[in-house]
Amino acid sequence: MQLEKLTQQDKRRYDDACGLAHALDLLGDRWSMLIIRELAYGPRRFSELKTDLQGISANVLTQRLGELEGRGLVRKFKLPPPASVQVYAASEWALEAVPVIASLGRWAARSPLHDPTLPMSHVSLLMSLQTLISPERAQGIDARIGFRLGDASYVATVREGALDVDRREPEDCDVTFIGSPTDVAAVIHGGAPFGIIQVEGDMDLAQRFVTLFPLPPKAT
Amino acid sequence: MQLEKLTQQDKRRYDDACGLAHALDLLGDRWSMLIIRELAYGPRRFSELKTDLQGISANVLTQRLGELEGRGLVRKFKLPPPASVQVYAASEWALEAVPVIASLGRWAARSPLHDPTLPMSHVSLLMSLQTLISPERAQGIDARIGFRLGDASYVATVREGALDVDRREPEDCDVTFIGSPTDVAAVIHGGAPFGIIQVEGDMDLAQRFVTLFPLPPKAT
DNA sequence: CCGTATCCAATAAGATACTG
DNA sequence: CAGTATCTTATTGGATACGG
Repeated sequence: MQLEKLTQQDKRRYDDACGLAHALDLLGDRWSMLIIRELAYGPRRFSELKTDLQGISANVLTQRLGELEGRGLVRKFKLPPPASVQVYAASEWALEAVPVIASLGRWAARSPLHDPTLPMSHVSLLMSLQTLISPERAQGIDARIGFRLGDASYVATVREGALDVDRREPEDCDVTFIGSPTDVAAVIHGGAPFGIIQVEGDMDLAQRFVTLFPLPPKAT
Repeated sequence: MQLEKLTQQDKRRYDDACGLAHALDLLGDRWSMLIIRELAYGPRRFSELKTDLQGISANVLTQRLGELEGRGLVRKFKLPPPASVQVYAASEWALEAVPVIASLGRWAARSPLHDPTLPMSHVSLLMSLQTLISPERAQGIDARIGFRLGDASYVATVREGALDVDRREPEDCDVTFIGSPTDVAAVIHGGAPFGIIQVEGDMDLAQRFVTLFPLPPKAT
């Protein structure tokens, strides 16, 4: 019966030497790419993943994590005591796929069908900033931007036209954005008024920061 | 019942403002990315697609083409008389996704699980050449390489370290590779002997050409 | 609470046969 | 050749129950 299962899995593979087909064998299943995205900035717990991947069910998440682990894309381990909780991390190799799937997201943002008002996870938000930052507009800026997005906090460092992201508490930040990822995205990407979120620190910098992420033009 | 169907379709979407989630709504269904890949070098007919996408069934291909058309990624039209055959083409916007999915393929080629001896389509072969060419090694080469791969023919132009690909008959080519896509791939990527395919023209160039596509190192 | 296992209903995918 | 129609199988998601 185990064998039977394996046979069925094989049947669902694309038997194709093409790299793309193999990529889809590795992470073409529903939710797989989104799971890797959620692991982009560090290890996560099962329940965090379940919460942030809105709509996934526990059994499917278990199954995907197991498959990804078997393919060398995810490692599962226990944090050392006293935390002693189980977490899932992306392998180094899997992390190299992150810029590629981020480009896919950038491409799709040009879709006329894209609805940017839907909820988004904190990882999506930070990744969208990394992906959409305009090197020209960010030229000459050297700043540390904090984010408090529910119980997830990040520090984004603008330097040399790019954005570095660390998942840690915002300390020594020039300005800090506080709110839900969806609301912060509305302010940064959607031009919503600052009133719907909280901003602490250098307001002038905040005003300038939100102009660094031009949305790519819609496709026809 | 139509309405019911639409509701169910919506249920299968990721309700997420993240660009990646939208990308997967657009072409995350099984076969969708491979269909776009097949359309990368020009319009194709239904039966060609069915043949080259080894393992897809007619009903699924019909359904995918319809969905992709509805999302603005594929156009369906009739060639002018006397051909008068129906063909499918990728939209301009969909073609912009091609380099991204090619990068996905490049990433996956590093997988320890990847089996490069499986059959591949002529489009995969040409795309792998475009994706894997080493600008350093190709530096200074200016050459026109022909391919006759079953009933599909291409001309690849090496210039300034990159490869341009046109789907047309090889005329005025410096050298032409003739054989199945899988065998030609074995020679170019797998180091197989030239004996398993046919090569016409400048053999020295052919020998040099096959060294321009180093496989990325395997991940651990 | 964290995560896994099991059962069920709804869909999507696959195989095959068939039609204009 | 270009698809449809139909039937079977697999995967998904939801609910729920179970072990640490």
